[in-house]
Amino acid sequence: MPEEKKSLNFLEQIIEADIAAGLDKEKLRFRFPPEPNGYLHIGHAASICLNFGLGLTYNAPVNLRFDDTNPAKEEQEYVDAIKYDLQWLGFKWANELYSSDYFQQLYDWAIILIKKGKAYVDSQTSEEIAEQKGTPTEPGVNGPNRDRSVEENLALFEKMKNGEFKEGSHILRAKIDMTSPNMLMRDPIMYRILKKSHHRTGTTWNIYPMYDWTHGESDYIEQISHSLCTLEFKPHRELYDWFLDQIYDPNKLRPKQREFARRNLSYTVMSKRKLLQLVNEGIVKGWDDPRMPTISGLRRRGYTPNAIRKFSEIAGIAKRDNVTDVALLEFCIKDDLNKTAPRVMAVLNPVKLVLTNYPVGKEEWLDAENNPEDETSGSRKVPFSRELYIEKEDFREEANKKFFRLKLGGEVRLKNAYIIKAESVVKDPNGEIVEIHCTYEAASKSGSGTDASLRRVKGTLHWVSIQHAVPAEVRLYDRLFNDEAPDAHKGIDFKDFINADSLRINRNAFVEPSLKEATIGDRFQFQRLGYFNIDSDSTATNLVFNRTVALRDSWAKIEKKVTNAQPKTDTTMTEVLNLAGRYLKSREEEERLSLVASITKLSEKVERQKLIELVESAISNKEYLAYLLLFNSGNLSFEKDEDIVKNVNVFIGKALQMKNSYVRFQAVDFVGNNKAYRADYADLLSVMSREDKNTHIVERLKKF
RNA sequence: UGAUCUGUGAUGUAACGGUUAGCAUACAAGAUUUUGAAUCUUGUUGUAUAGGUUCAACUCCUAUCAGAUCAUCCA
Repeated sequence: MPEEKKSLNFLEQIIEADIAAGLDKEKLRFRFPPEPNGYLHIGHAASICLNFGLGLTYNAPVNLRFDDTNPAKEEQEYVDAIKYDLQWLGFKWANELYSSDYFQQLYDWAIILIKKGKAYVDSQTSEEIAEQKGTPTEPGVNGPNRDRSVEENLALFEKMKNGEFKEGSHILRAKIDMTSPNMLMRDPIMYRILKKSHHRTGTTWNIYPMYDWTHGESDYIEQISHSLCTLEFKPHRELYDWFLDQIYDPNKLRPKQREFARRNLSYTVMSKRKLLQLVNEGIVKGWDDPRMPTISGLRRRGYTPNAIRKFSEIAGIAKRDNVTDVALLEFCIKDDLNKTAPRVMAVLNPVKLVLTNYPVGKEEWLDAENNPEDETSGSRKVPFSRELYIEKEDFREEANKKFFRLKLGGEVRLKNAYIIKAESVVKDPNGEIVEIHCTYEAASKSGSGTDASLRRVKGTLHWVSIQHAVPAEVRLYDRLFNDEAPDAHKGIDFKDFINADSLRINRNAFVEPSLKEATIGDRFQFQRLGYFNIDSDSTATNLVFNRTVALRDSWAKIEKKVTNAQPKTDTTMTEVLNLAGRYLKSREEEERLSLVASITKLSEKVERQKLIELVESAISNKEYLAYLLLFNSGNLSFEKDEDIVKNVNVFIGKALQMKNSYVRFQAVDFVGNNKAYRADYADLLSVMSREDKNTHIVERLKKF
């Protein structure tokens, strides 16, 4: 028996260790705690699959707990949407719970803390409080209300609760340590006055607990064994534990907070705030726009729950910052749909094809397999006739051997039908091809078993019969952003990277008649094109399809290679890029200097104009650094003239905000050496001189 | 300037002191093909750097470098 050892992620290892240390397996319990202030996205899916996955592997309950402690931002609409998404993903929660269910318990505990002298009412303004809080590098100081008597605190807190004070006039704070290196421990706020109606408790409460006071205690009430959250909560753990210490009963299970890295996807953004902006500013059509990384967007786009779960599984979970390639997500959906989606024929850019030797008025209904990957899927009939549509791109009057499609005098098979030969074309006055005239070989009918039908021709095309074709609208989506990590550039608004071409609507498409029966949400493979589903905008008279994802297209790659062959790869530039790569890895000042010298030497061979064109497409640190080093080599001049201003300005602007400090340094150096550019970045540079963490950069800026 | 955390190919992850650093994606080549898809086979790229501990280091220690997080009456 080959017993395969499944590798555990670090959280599973922690759980295993806890069990080994004596934790009763029966006591394992998890939770998924969304705040109902937005829609779930693919990043949440990681957390969902993690928590519910652990529930499944350990046969432990998983609670769905809405963290609804801020009535200003939360709405029932979101609660419903979150529940729907979770169910759609295929997960079942043990209990549906709300932090607001615990408001009374939390209040009672707060009273205990006050009585123990561990909490006090502060009546200062938020500005005063912020001032006393200190900074990460300087300790805070105690405020004047810190030593109020228990009686006074109790009385004030009671009045806060009863609504006798205005919002902002008082808060309840934990009394911990104003000098703690952890800012969160400097007397954090437990309650604030908020005279807002809550979506569940109405106007019962005038005070609402803060996240830190709520979360750990809620975990404790629910007896959650492992409270898993994202990395940015790491500093909260100390507070989480402190709050638990105050009310913890040693006979009960004590929850444990552990943190993992949130999942990021390339070419999109993943924060609720930014997604909300895209919706509010009309950049997308709603939370469920098929370009959105939300669960509802992916659903509308045609993704399956299976694919999303598979993605979370193979992407895994760890503690390092990551930007996962969307290609991985796309692989998951293609893999799933390949096995499940029925194949159909649709023509997106039609051109008319006439079979001159096929009888006028004749119609045949040919067999077509629904899915060769699935033997149980059966077959359907598709109508064939004298006049057909094929894709414009599938025909060329002349083409080389690599073009497997139809060309004059050439043969090709029509999928599920006959082998045809192109004889002539009809053009309109503009020279545009309007008809392709072909002959067909009657004996070559698919599946007929004749010698002619078994003959192999290199290309196979999809088609639809004109008289039977159903018109359709097809929406083609592309990535929403042009940049791999649009929100990872300091100071640049992520919206600057919006891809203006992320949606193309095609209203000239035709699909085979079997699709008339299809209903909203149905998924198909349009053969040779991609996977598509029926959008919710679709009606009986106007079929609307979304392209979920295109099929892999090797032909496009071959073609691209041919067209790109002329500007042969520049060996000098490759060399420069290699040197820049070594620069980034090197830790020796000396080595770096010698690398710079090599690049300076090479810069003599680089053409100024070419470099300026290249700069536009820079993505990686290596590229940025290479180009900047060339700029700074002194061999290429960059006076501000019209032809370079645009590219170089954009490039330098981005470079100044790259994460890598070598890149930023070189960009600063460039601006330092080329005074003409300085004004363009004045604001940015002043921000940098204050905030940049790299001392070399700050020093360089001082020399300006 | 401080505290805390994190660095494994192009990307995401595994190996928890002991084979040649594994898996998946991506990329490339070939086979196959009535989808230039899928499938199959093969291949390419990696432990941030420098020291140390050890018979043995991706793994432990130190330093350096790089990145992230930390002051909302948000969560």
